Amino acid sequence: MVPAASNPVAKDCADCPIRHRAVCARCEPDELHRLEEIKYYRSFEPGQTVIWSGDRMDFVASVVSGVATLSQTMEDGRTQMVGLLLPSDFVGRPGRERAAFDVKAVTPVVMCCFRRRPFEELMASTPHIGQRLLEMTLDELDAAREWMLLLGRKTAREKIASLLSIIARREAQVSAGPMRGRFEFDLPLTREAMADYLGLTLETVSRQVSALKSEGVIQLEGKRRVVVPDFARLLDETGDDSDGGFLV
Amino acid sequence: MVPAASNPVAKDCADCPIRHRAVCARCEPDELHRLEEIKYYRSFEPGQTVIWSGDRMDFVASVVSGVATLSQTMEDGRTQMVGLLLPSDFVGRPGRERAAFDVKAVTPVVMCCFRRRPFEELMASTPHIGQRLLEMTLDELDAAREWMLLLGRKTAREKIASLLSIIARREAQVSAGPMRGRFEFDLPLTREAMADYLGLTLETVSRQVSALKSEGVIQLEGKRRVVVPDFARLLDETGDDSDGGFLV
DNA sequence: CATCCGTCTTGATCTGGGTCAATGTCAGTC
DNA sequence: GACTGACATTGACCCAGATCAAGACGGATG
Repeated sequence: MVPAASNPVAKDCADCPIRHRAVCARCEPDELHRLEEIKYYRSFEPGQTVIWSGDRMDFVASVVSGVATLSQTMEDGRTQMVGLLLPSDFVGRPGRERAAFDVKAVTPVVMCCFRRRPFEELMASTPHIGQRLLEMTLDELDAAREWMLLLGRKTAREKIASLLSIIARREAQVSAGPMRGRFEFDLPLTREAMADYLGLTLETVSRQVSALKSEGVIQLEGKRRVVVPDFARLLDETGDDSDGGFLV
Repeated sequence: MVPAASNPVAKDCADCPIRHRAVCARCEPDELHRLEEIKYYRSFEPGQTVIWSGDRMDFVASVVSGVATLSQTMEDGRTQMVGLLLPSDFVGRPGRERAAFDVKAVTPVVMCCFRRRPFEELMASTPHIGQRLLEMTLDELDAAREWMLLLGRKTAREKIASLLSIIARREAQVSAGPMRGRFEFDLPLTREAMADYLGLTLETVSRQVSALKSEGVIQLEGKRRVVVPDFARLLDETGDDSDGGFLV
């Protein structure tokens, strides 16, 4: 295999977000080249809808940067978020013609899209792409099941603490290390989005956040910046047994 | 390819439950043979635990007959069911050493197990197994996400109606046809199991079932046999928009 | 046939979180 | 530096569903 540095195709694909989760880490140069050919980028503004549930969807994509949400709405307006899409997460489903959920950007988002048909064909001829996709899907399924426990059985306070600890965890992945001590991060979600994620109302979210704040479990700088002085203390509030939970 | 009837290996694999969902429908005889070699059956009594969360799990399996549940329990005893395993459903995860959830039989269950390591090797060399597994996993992920809407946003009555309609739907798959008119089926779950699935208490389940009964949406024969005189009427109670919902 | 035990139903009461409504905060922007 | 509009907080009240507590059913067992 040609070293990536001397191979323009491979170099382009270094930006390929799907690579973030190693889908094409094992690809040969010609496979990379075929991925390159069917890929294009799209950008979205905060609040913009990427796709509505039921719409025709003829691409699959991977989040390059920003935060998007996956949600469902009942006809009377009740909505439930069913996934948080962070960089490297995969969107869309090979073999499915129409989107099953609404996808919305909550911050500026860049997605790396692949035309669906050619991607499906490529998958059929390139087993490691399918294998990697299977791993990712299994991870998401586990996360969804953990989330079901949260939605079905946790109290409002536990839900908030869980969400904060998940976001902290995702942030921390970047700067690795064990999850203890002080943490600081920006909350990308509005109170309403948090409520939709947790199956609560935005008032309850606000009240519980205030409660955690007044008890010193967290501090707020402005409305969006969260400081967790002692991560262990936050974890205690989640109801999870100590350091299980590998959500989202 | 040799016709299945004249090929003993392929014939054996006709009983292979994984075939129910077409995993080996496209396999060549030698691949079937390799699946045969690593497969064995296990039976479980109602109430028996197949595996505890955290236990070492060195097989993957497919449900041949009976009903099992997938659930999580918090240390204070709150439990949430995260999946209902019906015939043809897949259990376990290639590449994962330990079980992430408790699996329990609720009726007599037969599972077709494959030793995990050899199965993983077989998957690596037989792309259609991985492809089929990916499809199944994506279906399960969709079902889990539909379930999140139920847990987070539906009322107790809507939850019960949804569960009944899902079970009816699964029964009906066998005897195909569009979902209208009269239905009759056995409820495999206790009130407590229903409660764990729906994120309710068993008392609430009981009350809501009674309410649906006294309003004529369903009739009960004994405690477990359910008669739905008009499926459309039950669907109205689920809160789903007309004939969406392709759960579990 | 009595009695036991697991499961289910039903009633009475309580409460966490929903609902409705007012007020606060702050980043634009004219 | 006042005005606006989007977001967030806070309070007062209410109700769906939880909790606590009896019973009722039904099938197994002696």
